[in-house]
Amino acid sequence: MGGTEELHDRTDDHVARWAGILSDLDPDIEGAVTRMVRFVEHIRRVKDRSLVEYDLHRHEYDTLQALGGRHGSAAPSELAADLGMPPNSVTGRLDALERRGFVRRTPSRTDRRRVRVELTHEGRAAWLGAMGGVGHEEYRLLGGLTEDERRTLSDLLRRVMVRAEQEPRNP
Amino acid sequence: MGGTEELHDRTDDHVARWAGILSDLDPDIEGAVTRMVRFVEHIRRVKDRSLVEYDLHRHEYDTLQALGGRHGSAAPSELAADLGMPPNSVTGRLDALERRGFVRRTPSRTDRRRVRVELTHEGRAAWLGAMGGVGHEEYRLLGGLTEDERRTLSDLLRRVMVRAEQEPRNP
DNA sequence: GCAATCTAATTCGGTAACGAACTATTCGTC
DNA sequence: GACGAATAGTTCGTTACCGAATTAGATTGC
Repeated sequence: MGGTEELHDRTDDHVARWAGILSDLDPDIEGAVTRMVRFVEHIRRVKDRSLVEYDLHRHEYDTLQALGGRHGSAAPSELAADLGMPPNSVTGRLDALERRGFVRRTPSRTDRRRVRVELTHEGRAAWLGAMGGVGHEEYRLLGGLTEDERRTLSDLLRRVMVRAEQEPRNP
Repeated sequence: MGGTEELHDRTDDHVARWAGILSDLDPDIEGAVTRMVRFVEHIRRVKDRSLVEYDLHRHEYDTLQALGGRHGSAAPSELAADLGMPPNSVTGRLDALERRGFVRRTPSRTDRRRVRVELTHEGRAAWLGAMGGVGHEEYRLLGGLTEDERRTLSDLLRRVMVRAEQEPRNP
């Protein structure tokens, strides 16, 4: 087994199949995009499976983590921004988390429109507990690359995302 | 402007913020994963915006494309596999597409459990029409890399996905 | 040749997400 | 200081999705 490992994943098949359907298809672009999509889906699936053990749904865990990322206290609109969803969707998530005793809503005294959302002790415990089981998969998958390769990957993706964040046209 | 371009994206801020919260956090792993997630979200958003012009929703377009990828004819269960969703969800999508006249369901004569789903002329036209407007964004974003860099990116991601597809444990 | 098992697609019930409209409060300005 | 605009959060109605159960037909075993 020399240095030339012949590697193959399901995306290679996908690209080959579509190359026969769409003639002008860049295999590296289609391959990279498809792999990223599938990577994200894979991570999501593994996370879901891991979370059942902690009696949490992904949307619950994500919400707790968004709160944890703000040191356990945030406004609903801040969570909406962090989670990339409309604020009314956050309302529903908070209702459920509040029912489970994981968060607490306290109205602001200075601005009576505002609400402060806080992690309860149980909420923080649930988050930290589940965090132990979740997130290993990213390390397992990227752990197959060397440190330099991971750096290269992250750098290339940064170059891509800088373009994405430029947003050429917004009507 | 020499060779050392200082590049920065929103994920750098994200990683910096979380590095202060979780001490054992590999910046390259967290950076790469976060960028992939955001890349996929970005592509999804741009696609949605582009599709309104063609009066299609993403799930409709994706379903038409799955059918197109099978040369316009497939079983519901095949579509379910290609789309990565349970078959009953496909039923709902096909109901809607059939109402719009984009697909046609014809029962198999040899096996009366089976149903053949086919793209109608209008369905194929809608798919091909929308495909023109969708998918540019991937090329715009990855077009900022050189050909070699795109190859490197795709190869690194393949190495990652080979690990994902090994699935160490499945109960 | 008939019962048991498997398979394909669907129906059903429930849930989370979204856009739009709504309520309550604060800000800005004349 | 009052009235219009802006802001924060929520409510409402609709939709897509999912797991579980269901229907109908094919296949296997004896």
